[in-house]
Amino acid sequence: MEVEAYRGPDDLASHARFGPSKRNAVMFGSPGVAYVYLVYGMYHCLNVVVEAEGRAAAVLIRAVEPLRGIDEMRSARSAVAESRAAGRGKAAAEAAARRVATMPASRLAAGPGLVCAAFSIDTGMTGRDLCDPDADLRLELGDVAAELPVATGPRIGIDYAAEPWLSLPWRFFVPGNQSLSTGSSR
DNA sequence: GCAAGGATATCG
DNA sequence: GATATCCTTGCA
Repeated sequence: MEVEAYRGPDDLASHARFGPSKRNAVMFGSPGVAYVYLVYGMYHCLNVVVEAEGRAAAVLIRAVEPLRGIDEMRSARSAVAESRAAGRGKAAAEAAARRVATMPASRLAAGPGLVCAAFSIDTGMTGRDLCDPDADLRLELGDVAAELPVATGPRIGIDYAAEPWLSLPWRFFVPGNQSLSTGSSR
C-alpha cells in the first residue's frame, strides 16, 4: 500500500495549484469522491478527494496489495497490456499478455497507472462517491491496516516543483511491502 | 536510457 | 489555435 498527499493552490505539485478548472473541479468539492486523471497520455491515476468542500486536497493511490479478486485484476491488467502492445504486432501483444499472466499477484497494482488498470478505472470514475457502501468502487475499513507499520518519504515524479518544503515526506507506504511502486525505491 | 501518448494549461 | 508539459510504464 502506498499513497501520496496533495494539497490545494499552495502545493505546486498539485493539479489544484492554479485554482479550479474543468479537470480538477472535484478536488474543490465534497470529500470522499474519486478524482481520476490521465497522465502521460496513457495511464490513469486514482485520487481520493479529502478536506472540506472548497478546500482542494486529494490523496493519490500509488499502489495497493491485491488480497481478493486477483484473477479479475490479472485479466483486467492483461487486457490493457495486450491492447496497448497490439500496435506493435500480434507477437508483442501475446508477449505482453503472457508477462501479466506470469507476474506475482503482489505486482498487479504496484503503481498508480497499474492500480487503475487492475480495477478498470478511467476518467469516467471522476466524481463518484467512494464512501457509498453500495458503490461498485468504494473504500472500506480494513481489519489489518491498523496493525501495519507506516513509513514516509518524499513524493515521486515532482522534481519540477522541487521547492525545499515540497520535499516534505508526504508519501506514505508500508515498508517492505511487496506491492510498492517501482518508483518508491528511489 | 528513452519513446509513446493525449488531455490540459498556458502562451501567442 | 499551437505547443510545452505531465502525480508513468515497459521496452531498448
